[in-house]
Amino acid sequence: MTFKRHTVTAALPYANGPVHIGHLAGCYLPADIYVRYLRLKGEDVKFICGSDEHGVPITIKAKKEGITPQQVVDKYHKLMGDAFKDFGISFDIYSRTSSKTHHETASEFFKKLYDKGVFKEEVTEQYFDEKANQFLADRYIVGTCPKCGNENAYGDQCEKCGSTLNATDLINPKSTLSGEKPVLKKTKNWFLPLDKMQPQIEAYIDSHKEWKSNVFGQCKSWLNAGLQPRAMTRDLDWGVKVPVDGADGKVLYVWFDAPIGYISATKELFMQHNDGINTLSPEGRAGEGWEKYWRDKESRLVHFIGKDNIVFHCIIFPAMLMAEGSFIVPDNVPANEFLNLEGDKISTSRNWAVWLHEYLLEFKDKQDTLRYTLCSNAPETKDNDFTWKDFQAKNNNELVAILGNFVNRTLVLTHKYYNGKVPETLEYTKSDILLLEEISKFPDKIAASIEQYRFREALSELMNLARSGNKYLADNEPWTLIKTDEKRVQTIMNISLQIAANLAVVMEPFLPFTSKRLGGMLNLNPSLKWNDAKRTDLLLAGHQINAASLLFEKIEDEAISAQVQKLADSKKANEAAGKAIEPSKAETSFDDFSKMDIRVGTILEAERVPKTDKLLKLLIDTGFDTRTVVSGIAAYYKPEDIIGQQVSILVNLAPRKIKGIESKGMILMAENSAGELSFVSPLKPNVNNGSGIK
RNA sequence: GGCGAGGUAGCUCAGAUGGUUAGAGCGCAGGAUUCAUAACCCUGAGGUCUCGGGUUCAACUCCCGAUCUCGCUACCA
Repeated sequence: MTFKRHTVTAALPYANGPVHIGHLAGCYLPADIYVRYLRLKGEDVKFICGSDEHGVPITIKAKKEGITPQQVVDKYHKLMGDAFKDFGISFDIYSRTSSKTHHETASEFFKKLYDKGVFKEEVTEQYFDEKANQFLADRYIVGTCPKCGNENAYGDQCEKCGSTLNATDLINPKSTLSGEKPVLKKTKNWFLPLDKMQPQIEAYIDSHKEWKSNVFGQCKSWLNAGLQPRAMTRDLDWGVKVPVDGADGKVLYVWFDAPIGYISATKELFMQHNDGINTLSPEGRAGEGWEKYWRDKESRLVHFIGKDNIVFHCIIFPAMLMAEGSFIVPDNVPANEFLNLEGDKISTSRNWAVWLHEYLLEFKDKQDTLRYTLCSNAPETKDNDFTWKDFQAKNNNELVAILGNFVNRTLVLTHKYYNGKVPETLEYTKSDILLLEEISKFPDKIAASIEQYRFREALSELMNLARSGNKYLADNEPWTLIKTDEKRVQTIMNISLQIAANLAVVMEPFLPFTSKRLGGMLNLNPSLKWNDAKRTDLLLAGHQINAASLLFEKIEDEAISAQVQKLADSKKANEAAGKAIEPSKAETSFDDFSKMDIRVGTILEAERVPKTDKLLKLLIDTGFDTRTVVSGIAAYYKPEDIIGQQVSILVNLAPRKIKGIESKGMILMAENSAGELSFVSPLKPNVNNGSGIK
């Protein structure tokens, strides 16, 4: 390790929902293990996090619940902060992007780039709500999804069919603010010219071939596609105000302001530590406070994130930092993949999750069991699955049976034979010496894995240490020897106790609660460092240990089936919700209906549109002409199967070019609850092409 | 469709620069044992390394193609 200090961040969680096991396994737990390890090594490290509280979804949630955005973020900021604390995620500071410091910091950052002339100003057309007198973010617009017909699709995405949309794609767009039809209006925004910065960014990424393959590959993928300028401001009133003239009603893009949150949080940390001495001014106390963690080349910046954040942390944020000029850039971004739950994607909206705050109500004081399970099964190289059965097995067969059991039998025997006093070592056998050598290698072995972000490997090495202990006891059978060779037993128990002591030290990053308890039982010096665990004399002869209690308890089948049942209920509720028939649309007039000219037509030709997954190019005989229609039905119909098929077609829809093909009209489709499409056709054979549908 | 990451024992995963009988943990079977939360310890069974081709004396490891999973991205009037 050649760096003087470490700035470690964990992704700022978005303040619109509680924290679940996926967050923990993918980001916060590995980050915490890493940081706790560094601290034990005596390294200078700051662990930074906070709530990400801006952006459109929060304003929508607030509106839905009839409260202010501030009330939304206050609620979740507390909930998330408490959950992290409860699980021992040892942030040096857990801040929030609605703080004053953050607004100032983000604002200054933007201003500096603005003054340097980094941004490209661009005027674009965005939907505007004339009644509410404001621009509408994509999320604020609902309309009919052009793909699946869902009437409540958002401007950026249809949640029913999952397709990503542009607000301008929606049929019958409506503002969620006023219910009015929005109009297109020009607006100015500031873009970060990532295209121009590409060579610089490319060089940066290429200098980090040591990054995890998923991270590096994803970055290269973006670079190969060519970076595009990206708007760093939005027309919205919730967020950090854009600090330049002519930017009223605009805020910083949430992805511009969020990563700066790492910097602001570090500032706040030092404001606290320095008893209010303001270290904000770069000139004033340069190098004294927060700045050395962000500006000194000998500081190592590491971002722990989930894979959804790769582009922001590896490309956009570094680009921002480079453009600003006075900051270091991330040295590594160990992103994890995703954790699934019982075979399905974790979903907040579908309540398919294990929430941290609920877990602790049902598994009181079992933080370390979850930490252990999630770490040993972390999605480090690919998506992974969390199952309750696995959780139970890992607790009962590994934590209880191997680790807890070893410690318990050692302590019980020590109390039984020596009233809790550490016995002397008298004479080492050959195998004792080999074992002691083996034990002293564990800290370096585990450290090597942690430093490569291979936490599951590190954890399994930790368990191997406990296994060595169990084997040592089984091989030497002190409970038998006590009858014939008491002196030998002294040495055996001493060595076993040393193993327990070493375990207490090296387990700390992974199982901090258990480490503390074990340390207490052993009456261990709490200031022991990581490297002390290389020694095998942490407990001196005559040292008095305290009463033993079980480190872990078994989890019974009932507790597990209760959790499985809870998820099954959740699934049932979702299915019921999925089957619910959508309520009728607002009343319309006969005149409006009559404007639509829907006819019966027959498909004459059908072929896949090249380089698309969903599109078929159809030639339709409408009775009065023959026309081409492009339709997104390739997933449901094979071209050769639908030649001659009669369909309903909206013939007077304005033509539109799709993938370079002029599409005239729209085929009407019925959609079932699974989102599958089906033609709507006449049932009697004597309906001619061109017949009107009324 | 393009790009990226994956597909290795029942399950979860390791397997530098290609080289004797492909590894670990859990689960399973058998044995041994009783200090310990019927735990620990020992032994064992289990894999045509997704499928085809190719390069090579030799490929899980390199090349080409197919296929499945996940993600990013295009497309849906």
